[in-house]
Amino acid sequence: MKVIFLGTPDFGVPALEQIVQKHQVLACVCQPDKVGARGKTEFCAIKKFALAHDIPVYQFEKISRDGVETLKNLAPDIMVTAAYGQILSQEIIDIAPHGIINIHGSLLPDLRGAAPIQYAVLLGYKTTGVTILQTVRKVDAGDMIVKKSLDILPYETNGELFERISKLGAEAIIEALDLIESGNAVFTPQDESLVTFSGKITAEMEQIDWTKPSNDIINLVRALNPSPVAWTTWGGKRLKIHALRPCDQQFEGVPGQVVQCTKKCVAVMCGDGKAVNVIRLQAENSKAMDINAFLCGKKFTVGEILGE
RNA sequence: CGCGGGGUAGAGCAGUCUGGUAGCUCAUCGGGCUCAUAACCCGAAGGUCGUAUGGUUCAAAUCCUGCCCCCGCAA
Repeated sequence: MKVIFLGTPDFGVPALEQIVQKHQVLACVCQPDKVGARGKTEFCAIKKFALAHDIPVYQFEKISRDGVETLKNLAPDIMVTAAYGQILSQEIIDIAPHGIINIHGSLLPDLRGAAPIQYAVLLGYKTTGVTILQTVRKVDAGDMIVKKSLDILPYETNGELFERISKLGAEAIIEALDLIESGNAVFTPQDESLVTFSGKITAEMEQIDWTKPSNDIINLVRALNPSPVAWTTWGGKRLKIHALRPCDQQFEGVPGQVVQCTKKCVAVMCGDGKAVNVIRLQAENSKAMDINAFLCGKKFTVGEILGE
């Protein structure tokens, strides 16, 4: 089939790789280039892939306003979206005969919305997956075509899960395209009574609240790894926390208090009376490093309190 | 030209303000101690201090300049 692929970050790359091999990709559409860190601009993952494979790239400020004619003229059979980043109008949805199908990183109707993978980790889910669904005007509400699940590993980070789900999404999208092309696709409506939403990760959520239970804090940290990374403060400066593990030893202390500091281990008290071991962290202006490397150059003091 | 921090032994840091050829912790290697240890003791190896083999100086990790790379914040 003739496909137009809409996507921006890494999430859609495995899917695009697969689609390119079995279908004709007319064009890729992604968000406009953004000014990245320290003024440097970098192309998004989909744009890089497209350029490397001689696929035309379109970047619309507002696709529903600027992109309709362009995409119509390409005459696609179907369009595929994977974390594109813009809401699509009915006019866009109607361009291709087979409409638009989307790769969503959760088992719908659970966790509709912007950050389903992060929320699955944040909420401590044991299982999640991907759903291929039809794009309709209402976000993530279309009929489902293919669904695949996978288990979340005990200390898996968002980044690791993200990668696995994006690969699973690639399998799923190929299946869905085959089903649609052969006319065998079954479109299953979502049970509206089971719908939940995953909001965006806000800047406020990134700061660790040590009064929360240890498991919640551990899940927050892994949900925000590798980006944007949860943080607390230490001596008035920002201290990013990349990984935590439950601490099996018992300690007395107030939330945020450093209750143990040996040469290779730091434990911080949480709100439920349990401590967590800091595994990987990053001081201001420094790189992320494992705790034992960190402790070679800097020391915590037992009794001091983080996050104040 | 958004603001700021940094590049010193394998790793993490100190030393730079107040120039005088480098020090700490961990790791490594050798030896010792202990029932035992993410334990301790003794010793050793390992660095042209990011780069121009740049400028100032009797002398530069330290002061001045250009370049490269890394990081934090803000977007």
